[in-house]
Amino acid sequence: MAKNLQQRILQAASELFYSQGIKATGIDAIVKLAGTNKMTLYNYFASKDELVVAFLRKRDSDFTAWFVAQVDSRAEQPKDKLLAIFDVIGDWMEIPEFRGCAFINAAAEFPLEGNPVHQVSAEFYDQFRAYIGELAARCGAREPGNLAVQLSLLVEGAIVSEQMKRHSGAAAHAKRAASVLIATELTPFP
Amino acid sequence: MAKNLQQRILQAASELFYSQGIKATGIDAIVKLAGTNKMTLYNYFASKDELVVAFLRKRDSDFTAWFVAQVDSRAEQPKDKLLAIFDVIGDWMEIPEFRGCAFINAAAEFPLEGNPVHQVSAEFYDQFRAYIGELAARCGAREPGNLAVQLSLLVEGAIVSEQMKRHSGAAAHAKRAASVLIATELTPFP
DNA sequence: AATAAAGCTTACTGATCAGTAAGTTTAGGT
DNA sequence: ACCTAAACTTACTGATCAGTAAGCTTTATT
Repeated sequence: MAKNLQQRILQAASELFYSQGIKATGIDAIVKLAGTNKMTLYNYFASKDELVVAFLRKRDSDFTAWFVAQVDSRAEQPKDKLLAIFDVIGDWMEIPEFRGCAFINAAAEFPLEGNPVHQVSAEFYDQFRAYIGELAARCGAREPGNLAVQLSLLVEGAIVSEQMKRHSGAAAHAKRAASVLIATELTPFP
Repeated sequence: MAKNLQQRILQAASELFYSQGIKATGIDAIVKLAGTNKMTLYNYFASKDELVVAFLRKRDSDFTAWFVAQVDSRAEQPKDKLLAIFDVIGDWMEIPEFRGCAFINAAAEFPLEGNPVHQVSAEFYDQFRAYIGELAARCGAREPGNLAVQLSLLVEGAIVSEQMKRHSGAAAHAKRAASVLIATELTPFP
């Protein structure tokens, strides 16, 4: 049951860090939402920074699992999966709780590259590009690495654009652009 | 000379807000850098929030003027200007002081769309897309609005990607993708 | 029933934070 | 030289902040 309390604290921290920002969230608010107290929180987490890193790792794990499952449930072929990425992103953006990408937001709040918070954020996108790159390679793209970066840029751009102005249709625009880029990468040289 | 003091405060606030984040910057740090005191700061700005909005408006004005001048100095034709956008963004990212886009960062720190800080940020990108859209129209794109959004997404994506990992070549990748999208928009239907 | 561990309560440290009050000093204008 | 306005200094309010200490209560185990 002790693990349960730690998970409750982490869940509460995750909700508040994502919805209102890391620096805007104090420890008091987290323990209040978790229904516990500061002594207990510091029993499980050595510091707020450690809690933030745990939040990002949990977010990485939870989001990645959900995301890949969503893409897999919508498409079979690698090329279709590449396009499905944008549909999944588009649906994700529609939820009222959407507040952008936790990793992009965290990296913005913690600008120093040496900071573990910033590093965890960068790692998430390294893995994201690797995922796209693998799909790109499987559907025979000439330069899977290049296509992976391009599609990742469109995803990231769509996310921050939508965060700035909701219901902007950013994902649909990104998907249209992605279609062109994918087609170009799959077209044999004349 | 009074105006000079207000500008000094705003300049100090701008440097600190951009380099370390808005919520991470206290009023004491700003007046220290500006070489003045809190009473004087509050003589010119009613609150920290008003100072933040002033920072973003100044950033909009300064950055936009610099950006357009940079694009204009590198290219004459609308199509070349569209591509030059990515070269300018690429050079901007190389400076050591680069900390991403002030507006994207501000919108992340102030998630509520009703917040003036968030609104000023969204307006900046509205104008940015309008600028690209005008260029797209002038070079005969079939759907200038669509191309404007697509290129804007690439720019935004490149910015946050580079902010997360420096020297990633994000701008060059974005430019390559932009070239394809521009070519597609300018190609007559068969 | 007894014990030990987990979790909680109350109070605290030391610091920072936005913002303000009242009096003093400095600078500019006449 | 005098006056006024601008700017500064010192001290403050009320609050929040991360993190900790000591003692108490609850829960689980034996």
